[in-house]
Amino acid sequence: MTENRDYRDTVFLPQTDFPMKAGLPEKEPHILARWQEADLYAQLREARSGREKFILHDGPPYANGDIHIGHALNKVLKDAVVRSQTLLGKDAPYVPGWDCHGLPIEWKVEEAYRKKKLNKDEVPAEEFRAECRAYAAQWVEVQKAQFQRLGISGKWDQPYLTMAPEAEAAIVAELLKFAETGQLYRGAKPVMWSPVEKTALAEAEVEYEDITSTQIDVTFEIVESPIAELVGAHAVIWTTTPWTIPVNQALAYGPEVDYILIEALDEFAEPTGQRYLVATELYDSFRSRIRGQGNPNQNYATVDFFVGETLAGTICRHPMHHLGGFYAEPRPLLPGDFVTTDSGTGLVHMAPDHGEDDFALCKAHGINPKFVVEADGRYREDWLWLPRTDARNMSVINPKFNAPDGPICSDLKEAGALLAASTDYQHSYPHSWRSKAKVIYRCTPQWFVPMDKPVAPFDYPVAPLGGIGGAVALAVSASKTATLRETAIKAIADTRFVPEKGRNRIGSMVEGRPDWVLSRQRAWGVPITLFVDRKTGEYLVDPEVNARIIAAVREKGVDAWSDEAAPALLGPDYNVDDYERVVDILDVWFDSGSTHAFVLESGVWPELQSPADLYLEGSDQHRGWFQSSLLESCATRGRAPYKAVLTHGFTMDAKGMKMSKSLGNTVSPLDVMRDYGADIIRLWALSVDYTEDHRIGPEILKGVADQYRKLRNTFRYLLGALDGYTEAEALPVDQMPELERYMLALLGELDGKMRAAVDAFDFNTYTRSLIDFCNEDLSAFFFDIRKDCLYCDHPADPKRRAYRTVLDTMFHALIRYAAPVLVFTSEEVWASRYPTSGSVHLLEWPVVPAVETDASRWNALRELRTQVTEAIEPLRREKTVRSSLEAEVTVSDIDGVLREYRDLGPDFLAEIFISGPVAFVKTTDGPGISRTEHHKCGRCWRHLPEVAEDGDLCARCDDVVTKLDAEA
RNA sequence: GGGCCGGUAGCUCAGGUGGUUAGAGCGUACGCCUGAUAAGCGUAAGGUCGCAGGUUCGAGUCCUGCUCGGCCCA
Repeated sequence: MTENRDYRDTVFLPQTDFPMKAGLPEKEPHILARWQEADLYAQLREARSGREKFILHDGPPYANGDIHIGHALNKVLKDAVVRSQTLLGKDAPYVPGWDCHGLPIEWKVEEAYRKKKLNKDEVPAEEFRAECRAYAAQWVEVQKAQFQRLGISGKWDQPYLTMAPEAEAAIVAELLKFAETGQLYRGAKPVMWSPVEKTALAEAEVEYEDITSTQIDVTFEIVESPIAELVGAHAVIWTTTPWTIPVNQALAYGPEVDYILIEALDEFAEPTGQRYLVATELYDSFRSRIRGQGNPNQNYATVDFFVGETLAGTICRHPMHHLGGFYAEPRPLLPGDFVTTDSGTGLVHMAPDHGEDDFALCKAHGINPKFVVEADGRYREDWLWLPRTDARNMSVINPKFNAPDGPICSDLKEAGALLAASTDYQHSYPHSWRSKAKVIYRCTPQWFVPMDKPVAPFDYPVAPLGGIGGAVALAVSASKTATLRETAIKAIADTRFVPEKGRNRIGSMVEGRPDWVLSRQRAWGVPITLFVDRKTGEYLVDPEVNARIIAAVREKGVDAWSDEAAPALLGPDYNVDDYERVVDILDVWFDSGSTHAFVLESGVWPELQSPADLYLEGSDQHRGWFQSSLLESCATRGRAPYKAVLTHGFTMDAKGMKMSKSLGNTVSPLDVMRDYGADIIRLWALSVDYTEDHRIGPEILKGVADQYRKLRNTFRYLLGALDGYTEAEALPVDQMPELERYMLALLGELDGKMRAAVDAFDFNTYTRSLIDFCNEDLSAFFFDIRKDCLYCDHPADPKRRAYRTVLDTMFHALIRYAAPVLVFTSEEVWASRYPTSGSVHLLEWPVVPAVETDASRWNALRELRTQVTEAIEPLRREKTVRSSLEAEVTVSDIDGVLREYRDLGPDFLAEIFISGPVAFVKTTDGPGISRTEHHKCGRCWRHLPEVAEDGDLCARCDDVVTKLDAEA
């Protein structure tokens, strides 16, 4: 051989068209279009028909606005669950849904009205609701497209909407089940109320502004007390809402607060007999207010001190007790934990009609609201003091009404009960977002679901439902009654929680929650379809009437509940004039709490079933959907609507801070898809620990993109290395070299991890295990070692065939593992190898051959390999050795264990080390390295003794090239 | 303010029932290869395990307080 031939042509390099660069933002939409064209979701249903089902029931997002990162995380997790269960061979249909009723949509529509100078109240309710419906429908379409772009697989052409008439009818049917089992009652509750708009307001509709109010100090004469010296003294209360004094029903003290009894002194420092009770800590500020009333020298003598709790049993009378009736009733002093010494007098006047603390404390002591202030903010006509008919009556939020010279203060002064009044108190006060007018707390009648009323589950007639919501759980033992709270707590115990801590979270909430307030004074929602007997106040329970109501709603939607329709709904047996038609709508949580009924049970989606295998939402839903669904189902079916509940944390910014538009630290999934692609968001969502709050940011996304590239290149290598591979080349496992058998064993180990991760919904471990395997076991170990074999051995060589057989097995396993995560890329990879064999997502969990290997031997061998590469490093640094193939290695083999590796094949260790020849020595030292004296084979670049000159062929290559030349 | 949850290398995460110098992958730096090449391989540096007390022979791991952050309430 006189000149060196270029052997590049005789080397089998990986060959593939699969590009290294992903270009996901451009590529993904095309892949998505192909799926939609082929209706992949329908194909999947067909393929899994008859299999064991796995039902993930979708919690409906609110149909308003573009999706945010929280939506993306939630839907990707759901998709990963559905896809991984599908991969296991189960039939896992996914019907996405939307929550469509409710305030935020009402607002948006109202806002549009205002821009057009229209008044909502002048628009017919039906028309207004139609606009809300259209608004929601439009956002459903937008979000649908965005979710699909994320690669979420589901029945997008038939989602469920809470505003669909069938859904509205089913929700009504569920409500009527509560009515029929006596699980509804009308009570009262203070709500934020705008007298200007004559409507209740939600917290979010209220804005706080600084205002200056009248502040007054009012005395209540103590008429009874276990403490004798208090009788005849006056308890002093302080308030900034004088208008609530006419509705006062009690006083509150702080059990832990210290009080002082003082006596006013006259100008000669003589006692006047006027004694007042205030909190010790607030005595100074109280006195300065009195002095500010033109009594700059007013002094007091201390009479005694009391701890709050000793005031129990003390009773006052109202300053206007002379009016008789309501005002002559006793005003007890009640213990209130909410009483502080921040301001006022440490004694708080209680008007259960107009404060939450007031309401709760009074209710606990059997004192009920009086509903004195009407919707327009004026006292009602029959009220004793300042009734509507009084010329001085006006809206209670009118500053003049509350002024020191206004009717209330004037009358109090006349009664000798006004110690001080001034118009200089600055504080923050709630105003209507819309009208900017002040709002008040006002008690209004509301509908409740009792948590602690014993009911006999299922022992009641059920309205004929005609298919919608008709599937009611079979009656179980009706002999034992249980409260809703008890049933719910039992259901929680019967449910699997992932992570486990969710059980405690929802459990403590259900244990402590108050009765469920169902009613809202709103327009866009499902009506509380009850007729209330005007005489008895009882709501009508008649299965036939209920059936008519349900049928009407199914036909016309929520508009079916109207005054015009009332006679027909009631039917001939009732006189419409005897009944009040309830006009409140349902809390939207009742809507979504009923989805299990109208989605899982209705038969509209026959592929679904109830209870669901899994509900999966953010941790805020412990108070939301998880709970409303639980309560709704427990009240009507006696069990939870789910077998398992999975909760995820919230996505924070890169620093762990909450995202907000005002901070400008939001990350939009739409932007990430545009810049990186949906597969990157998916890989991110499935890499983080979703059980806790987790982060996203530029650095994190860059890291995720790196991980993605590694996976992509692994597949690219597999595609290239498997170029031209067919079944005919496959070799049985028992004919494979030890390395191949070891790799198959590792794959089996990985397979076990992946299955366990799917069962635990632990996608973090799932993706990590996959990536680590690609990095450590494949790229840095197996692929690297077998590079020589792949490139240089003859295609028919059993070793090369074994290698490619294992690569093929690896490919088929890894592409399936990757499919639920990298939905687009896995399809791209699959299509690159199998352009005509359908979607990768139709495949099932890989069958991995069970192979036994000596794990401890391989662990020791890999440890030795690490030592060898470490030992080569210094020689590389000094440039003695460049490629590891130039390194000759001696390894210690005192006990002769390594010698058995020789049985594993010629040059076995050199192969594993990717080094030059390996020799055994009897020392206790680590591996020894020296530069080889052998020449470099011109084809495989290994340094071997038979190579006479650099560029000549080694024996193996000579053999291969000869064969190839002959075959050519 | 209350209930619940969390804070381990630059990033993402492991660290049964407390026990040798706290681990992995990625990234970074440096080097090798130039026949996976905007790829592949190797080596190295990086952590007072949020802070402070306490229990213990010994604590990332148990207790208390604090701090920061989160969800839900008020």
